[in-house]
Amino acid sequence: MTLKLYNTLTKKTETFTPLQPNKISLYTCGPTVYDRLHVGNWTAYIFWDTLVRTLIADGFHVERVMNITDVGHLVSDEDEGEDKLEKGARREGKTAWDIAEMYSEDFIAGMEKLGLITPEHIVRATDFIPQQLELVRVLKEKGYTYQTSDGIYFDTAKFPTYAAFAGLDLAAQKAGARVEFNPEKRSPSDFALWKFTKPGETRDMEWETPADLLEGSASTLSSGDLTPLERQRTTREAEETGASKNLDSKKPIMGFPGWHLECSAMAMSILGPTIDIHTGGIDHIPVHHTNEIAQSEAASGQQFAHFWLHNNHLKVDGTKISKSLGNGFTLQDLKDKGFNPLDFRMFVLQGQYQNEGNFTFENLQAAKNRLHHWRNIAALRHQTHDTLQDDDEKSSNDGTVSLLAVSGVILEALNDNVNTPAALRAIDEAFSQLDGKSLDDIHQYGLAQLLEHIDGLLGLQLIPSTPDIDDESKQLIISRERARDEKNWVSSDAIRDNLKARGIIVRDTAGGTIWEYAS
RNA sequence: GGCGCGUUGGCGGAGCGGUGACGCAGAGGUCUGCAAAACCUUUUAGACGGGUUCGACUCCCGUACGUGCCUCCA
Repeated sequence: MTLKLYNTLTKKTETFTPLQPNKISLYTCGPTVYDRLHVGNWTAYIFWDTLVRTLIADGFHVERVMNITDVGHLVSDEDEGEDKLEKGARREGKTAWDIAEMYSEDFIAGMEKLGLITPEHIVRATDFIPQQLELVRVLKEKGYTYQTSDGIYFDTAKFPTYAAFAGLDLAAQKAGARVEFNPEKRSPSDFALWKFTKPGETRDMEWETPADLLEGSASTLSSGDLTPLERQRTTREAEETGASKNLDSKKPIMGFPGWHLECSAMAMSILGPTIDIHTGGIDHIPVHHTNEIAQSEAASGQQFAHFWLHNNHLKVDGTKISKSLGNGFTLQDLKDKGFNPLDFRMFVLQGQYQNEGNFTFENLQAAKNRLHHWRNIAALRHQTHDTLQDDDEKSSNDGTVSLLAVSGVILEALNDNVNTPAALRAIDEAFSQLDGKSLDDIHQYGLAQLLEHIDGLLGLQLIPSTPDIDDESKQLIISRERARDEKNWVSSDAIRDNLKARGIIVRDTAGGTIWEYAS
């Protein structure tokens, strides 16, 4: 089966061919763990999870790396370029390490709730400090770096294709830039690989800058006034990570990695210099991914990623998600309003990843209703009368429904640039064949197989979320049918109420009584 | 100021150069002991103005509106 993906690199939808026959390397930019993720953040992970599931269904082994950015990601200029983690720590009266730990755990827990497949490698930036420093070293040796009073920078002028990926017009941008740029930078597009801790500043997270990465004049810089405890701690960290290569008597220059450096170092050290697919948010194209390409390819001399996939952003109530508007709903907010994470997953799958979605609770309710309907279809597998006949055998009978072809249609839709709305349509059309059909005409095995296929591709957990009802409830249904045969409506209606109190709705069809889950 | 993207019915959201999926919601109907579900019908759906074409929602140009990014913000 042919997989087609829109590649930001070529700005075309291309047929995907892997570097190796059956194995795919995939890197996903993960979250910066300074706060809870909101619905907009989560959409990206749901889409990439669907991509992974599609690749697996296509027969590939997927080796996937997702980073957790727990250091070095700076906030906006208004906040004077503070590290998000350090800022979060101050906000909550904790250390940056605590903040990273807390929100990393929250992220992992959220992934489980949403039924996201855990990537083979979930890695933290702070665990890859030596690899990041090594990348700086290679770039320095190749002459791509220069040093200013506040850090080691990548010289984008030395990477001629820098602007190509995002189609940037650097000269025009410079003229209209609304932010004052660092006068020490040779070019506004240059970016920090490694930042020095500001003199006088105390950071929870910092590492010693290896002396061989420094240029002469910089060694006079101070790493600031640290309390003895902090000094002890940061020195220990540096030793543990191997950041300290030169323990001379000089006062070490402390520093921390630039955000862009982290992704390149982690991707290349685990997956090698060239990876099949790199995914991320659309917002990362002009800067973060552009910088990743520059530093990675400058260091390795090879193409960094063959396919770049970008998800569009989710809006809330027609406008962007921002903290000041208070519309960055978290999974907990959804839960508080009575929605399950899988309701949200269904909502996300209703849109295609390249398009802007619009989140409203009304739309989430629509998705929830759709999922509820699907679950009731899934519950039919407990109620079909046959257990022995296989799908092929039944298919040959008139009046029965075959679901065999549907699985292929779903996968085909996903192979078409992860067209989840088209996949959902195929499922709706298949399920509508079952609506109104007698239980005798539904093959249990065929239905169960289809449900498994859907769960595998879309992670909606139709099977786990639709257990059979207990024996007592089944007895009640039988009693009610008996009462109905006797036209004892008082009794049958009483039993119906009883079942409803147990969360079970019954409906009487020509083919017999069918039960459903109450919404 | 620069570089993008989007605009499909009440809401969400696809495909497609030849009279527009699918879901959710509303209305009416069939069915049912009653319900429920299902099914059928239904509500002026392609921002606006040009152009290309035998023919455009689909291609091109412009306008409006929305939205995103712009160099240590993301």
